[in-house]
Amino acid sequence: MQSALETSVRVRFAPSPTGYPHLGNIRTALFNCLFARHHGGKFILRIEDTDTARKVEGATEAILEGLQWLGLNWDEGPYFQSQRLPVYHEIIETLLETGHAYSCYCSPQRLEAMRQEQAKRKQPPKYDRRCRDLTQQERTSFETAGIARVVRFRTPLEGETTFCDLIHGPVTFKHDTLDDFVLLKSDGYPTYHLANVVDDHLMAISHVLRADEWLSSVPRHVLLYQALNWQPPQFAHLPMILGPDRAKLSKRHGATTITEYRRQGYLPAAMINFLALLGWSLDDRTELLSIEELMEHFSLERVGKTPAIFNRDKLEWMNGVYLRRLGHDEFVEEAMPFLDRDLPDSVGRPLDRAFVSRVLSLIQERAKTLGEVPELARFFFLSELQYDAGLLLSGKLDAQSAIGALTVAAQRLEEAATWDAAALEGILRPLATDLSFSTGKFFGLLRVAVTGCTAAPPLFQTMAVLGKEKCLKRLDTAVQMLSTDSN
RNA sequence: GGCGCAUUCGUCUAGAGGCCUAGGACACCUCCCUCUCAAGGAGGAGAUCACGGGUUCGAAUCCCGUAUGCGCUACCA
Repeated sequence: MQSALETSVRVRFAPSPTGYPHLGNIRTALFNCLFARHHGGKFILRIEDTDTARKVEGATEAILEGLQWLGLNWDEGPYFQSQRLPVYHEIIETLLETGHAYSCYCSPQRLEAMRQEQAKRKQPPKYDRRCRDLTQQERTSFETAGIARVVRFRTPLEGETTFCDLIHGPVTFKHDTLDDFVLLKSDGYPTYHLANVVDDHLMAISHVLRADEWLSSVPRHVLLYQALNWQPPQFAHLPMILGPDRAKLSKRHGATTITEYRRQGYLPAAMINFLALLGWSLDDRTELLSIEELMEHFSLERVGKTPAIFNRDKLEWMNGVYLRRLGHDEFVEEAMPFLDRDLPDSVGRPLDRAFVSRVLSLIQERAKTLGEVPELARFFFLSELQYDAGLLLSGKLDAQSAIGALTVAAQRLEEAATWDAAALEGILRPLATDLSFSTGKFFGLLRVAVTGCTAAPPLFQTMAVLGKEKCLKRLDTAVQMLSTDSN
């Protein structure tokens, strides 16, 4: 059963294309999307591109791509604020007419000097309201002199504004701590405060879910809604996501943009699950939830208030869980592009899908990200292995006995009629005893010879996939390496 | 400097006055499984619930201070 209010839920994700979308932005998008879906409402995408100076090329595309990749599909938009300038200008006229706003002709230089002076005197930096009560005559003379203007909000000098945040509860700000903030910049673009309020109203946004850093802007927004005679939406300020050093997430923290996680081989479902748990929880034990389950259970009441430090280890673990849960064919499908991209050029393309499939069945439970699949699977594809001969002796072996063991193994293997894991084990396990080698020592030696690594998937399965020819060749190479090495 | 918000294991978190000698997860350690790795299983260590005062028979939970952190304080969002 849904109430009328629930069906009218409309939320928006309103990023600004001044940078690539990082985890914090995406988490905000996620919570908005989950909230909308949970209540059967609409999820709207709005691009807040009102800062022409800081606009980053390609950022908008990255935002759209990131959301699509994660399956955070929006119902309306994207709307672009840069295409709605006339709308804001009209509102500005109204505000000017009703006296809630005024034109300001102060130069950026004067403002800067003023702020420095205030800082020096340990005064709160605030606009000194020089233009707040200009006469019509004064304004006209500034205009005719061609001096650029901004439009500022005429903030009430006294009183206070209280609003009830859905996550934080009631919050109060005194008006005398606010200043006359800018609504319209001299380039004709609105500031965030204006555009945000105007659009939220015109787009009938019912709930504003955004990061905590906006909390102290709410009184300005509420005052604007009142000046315009509009009903403000409900506000919910989400805890922020911090880097390991407790600072705001930035490039300094390694991968931060969502596209980078995609590139490194994280699964959308894992990203969603992980992000959802940064600031929200279902109960005291559930960690793994599908997007459908999240939509079903998400609620603002269970959103925390404390900022979260993003823990990459846990993301990796979770991604590994999702990787292992994939069906074999799905895993092959997902991993294929990564192999294509990262396997050495010397490996011929296109890759043989049947072979890749066999290889990946041994890799799937060992990878935490798709990005590490090529590295884990590398030795299956190379024609020549490159490793330090000393690795062959890592089981505390001397070169002679290693050469001996390798040679006998090669002989027995040569005679093998069938080449599958069971047959190989049938040959090699008894041979260890014959050689009076511990299985650990013997299989370890063979492993290095065959893979070039001390850690790899189980030996017999690995050899089975590798094939007889390659295995024998590698055994032979190992013997040669040890022979020349000991001379 | 002003204003605002926050404060439970290293990290993510459970906890809405007695169920808490504070639960779960990641990471870490030990053991089991085992040809290595991974996965899995069983244990362990890890939080005087920031600190100090109240309120109460009883507080991680309510109130007040203090400290610390973060955010805002732009013609940035």
